[in-house]
Amino acid sequence: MKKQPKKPVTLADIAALADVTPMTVSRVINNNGYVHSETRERVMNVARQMNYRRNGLARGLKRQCTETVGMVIGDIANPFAAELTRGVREVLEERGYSLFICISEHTAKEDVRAFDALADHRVDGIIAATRASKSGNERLEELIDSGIPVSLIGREFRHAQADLVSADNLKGGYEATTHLIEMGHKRIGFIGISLTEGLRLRRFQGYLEALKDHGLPVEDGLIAGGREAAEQMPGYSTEEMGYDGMMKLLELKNRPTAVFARNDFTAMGALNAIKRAGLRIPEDIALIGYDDIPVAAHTSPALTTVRQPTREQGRAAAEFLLRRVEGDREQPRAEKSFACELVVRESTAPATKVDSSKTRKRQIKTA
Amino acid sequence: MKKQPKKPVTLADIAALADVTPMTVSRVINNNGYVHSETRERVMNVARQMNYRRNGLARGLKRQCTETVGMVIGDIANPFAAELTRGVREVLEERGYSLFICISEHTAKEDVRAFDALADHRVDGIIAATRASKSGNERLEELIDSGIPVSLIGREFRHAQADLVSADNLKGGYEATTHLIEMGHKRIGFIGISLTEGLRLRRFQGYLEALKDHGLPVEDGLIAGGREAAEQMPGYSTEEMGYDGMMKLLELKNRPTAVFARNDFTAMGALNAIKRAGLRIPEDIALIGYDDIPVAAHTSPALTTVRQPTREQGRAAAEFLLRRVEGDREQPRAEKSFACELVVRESTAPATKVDSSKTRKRQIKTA
DNA sequence: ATCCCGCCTGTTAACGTTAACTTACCCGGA
DNA sequence: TCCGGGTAAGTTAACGTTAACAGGCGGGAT
Repeated sequence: MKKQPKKPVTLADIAALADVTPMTVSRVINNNGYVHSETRERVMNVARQMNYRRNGLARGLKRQCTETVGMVIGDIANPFAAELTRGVREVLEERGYSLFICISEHTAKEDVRAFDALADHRVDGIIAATRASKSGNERLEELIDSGIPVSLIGREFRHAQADLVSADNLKGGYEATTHLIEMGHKRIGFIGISLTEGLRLRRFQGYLEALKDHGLPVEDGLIAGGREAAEQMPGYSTEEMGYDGMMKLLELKNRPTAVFARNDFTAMGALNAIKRAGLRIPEDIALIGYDDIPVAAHTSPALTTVRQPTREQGRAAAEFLLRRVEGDREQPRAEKSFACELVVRESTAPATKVDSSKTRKRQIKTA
Repeated sequence: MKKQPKKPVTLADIAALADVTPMTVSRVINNNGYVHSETRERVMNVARQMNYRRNGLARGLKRQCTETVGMVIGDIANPFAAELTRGVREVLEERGYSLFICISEHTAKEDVRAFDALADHRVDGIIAATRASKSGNERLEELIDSGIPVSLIGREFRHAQADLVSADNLKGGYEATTHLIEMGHKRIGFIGISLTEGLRLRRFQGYLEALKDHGLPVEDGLIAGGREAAEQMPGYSTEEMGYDGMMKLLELKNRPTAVFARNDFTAMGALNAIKRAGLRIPEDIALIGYDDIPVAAHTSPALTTVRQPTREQGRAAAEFLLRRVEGDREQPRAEKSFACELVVRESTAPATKVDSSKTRKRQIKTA
């Protein structure tokens, strides 16, 4: 007996064995419509015995919906993205949707591919939590125009029909920087992006604004990392960016007394660079991160950082999306911005007298 | 004019406008069969103008394959899983497959749901990198029996037709422990699982075997954490497990001189607990982790750990899967086990004289 | 007796795509 | 002149499911 290619069981197969029509089997499987309890029993038994799995393709094709949502994130292994997906999943699950995640590895090309893959498979909606890019935005626009509901998380892209969830990172960055300034720091470094690319990073904008509002100069030399790092080389970890960036700052003749890192990973890299150099935190250099990832509370010293309500953002994005999926698809954009919260731990402290005097002297020279 | 519900564009729509049959449009879209270059041009233009997206459901239904692979992981935000998916994606991408990722949050229930969601949507194959569970394994077996190719990564489950990729964590755990023993440590703690549950964790088995082979006793008190932690409460981070576990060990009257943590996160938690207690690493307590995640090189002190070839495991799993998808689906199981490698950094050092003498005295009493 | 309605099941026709087959034309060689 | 084969389409019939409709049967109300 030749082994056949093992064709999947269909409703028709079950129908034949249970001596009913496929329609009746469908009713049993989906538990709707009238079916006699005896018939139901019989069909169920056959289905179980044959190890039936419904065909989501056929089902989706006929019903014009798949009860599935796609989400695109830039980087798995990022606790921030992880927390987002938890929020998303919480909502989707209780409403009976499945979640398929695609990874873009922070590249525009993969971003587009992910959108395509999800759209092709006719997910009911897409949540995009990746960084904006030209090609990505264009494709996104095509998808929205072709009728797929889209919900964005922290992505710089606006469309009349794409809901938008974000955290107020401008304010978060502003507050982080102000926190340092109020502690008497005057030379405050930033690690994680270059001055020229900074337009895209809200928290960096907040840093700049805070300096300006307090009459402190922006020094190019105090801004480290960016360009050649994470953006271009997906493999390049942000810890390394923090480590390398901090090393550069430490080599300065008059180094900063405080540093703001673009996220907690970067801060952890910076933290280790500072310790390596034999300096103390926060006495020699104060350090502040961003995101409040779980490890941040467990570094030594514990990291002062800015918390954004991450899971809530995920939940909100999912709720916006489902509202659109199940309601009016053409409804105007909904927007929600979450406030960030400064979490003061051990890595920040007032600038020490000695340092600040030394700094002031140099600063005059520089300014 | 009432706005219609915006039906997606189909081949038929294009065909009507381009004055050909849907079949011809299909040939153009898929770029196969004979089509006159003029016709091709005309069809392409119409398709572009109408913003056509092919319907993957219909396509998959007809062709009986979706060029899509599903992967289930227990935890996004885990650098180990992240690296696995990179390996998987590398292979899939160059072969033209898309990857959909599902998260189980380390629960058996979600594990099953993920398998179901992927199977329903008729992915061409599934890669399972989650921890084994009774219900999960049963469902997996059903799927395999119903003809879906499955590839497993580090999952304790065997099936004649499911390919298996793993790292030799028994040996890895053995070598990590031996490394500590050879440095003169005699009281070696383990953080991350309980003695009763340890059967499931290979690296822990390696720890036990190494102790046994070197004539050292296994002390229940030196084994901290597990049960009540990560397994049950998905939200509970492994850093916390490391921190809490280490705290318990530090409270012991005669604490260990070295500690083996089940993974690098746990080790980082332990590392911070040790520093908090005012003790030095490795002088007072030597510490070893597992996995060699990127941060491990950047902690202070840098973490000694065991590296497993993670990306390679992902690649191998994907290759096994595609071989089965595109070749004989009934072929016998392929297996591949990767060797682990001890990475010695700064967190381990020989046991100090003082400690070891003190330890020996107590140990006699204990033994 | 008639009618209506609730229950149970069957029939038909899609959903959008494509494999397999058929038709038709044109050109070159025997 | 006829034939074969390459080219360029069109036709048909699925893939597996389900919405919509069409019976048929029995029982209670009129």
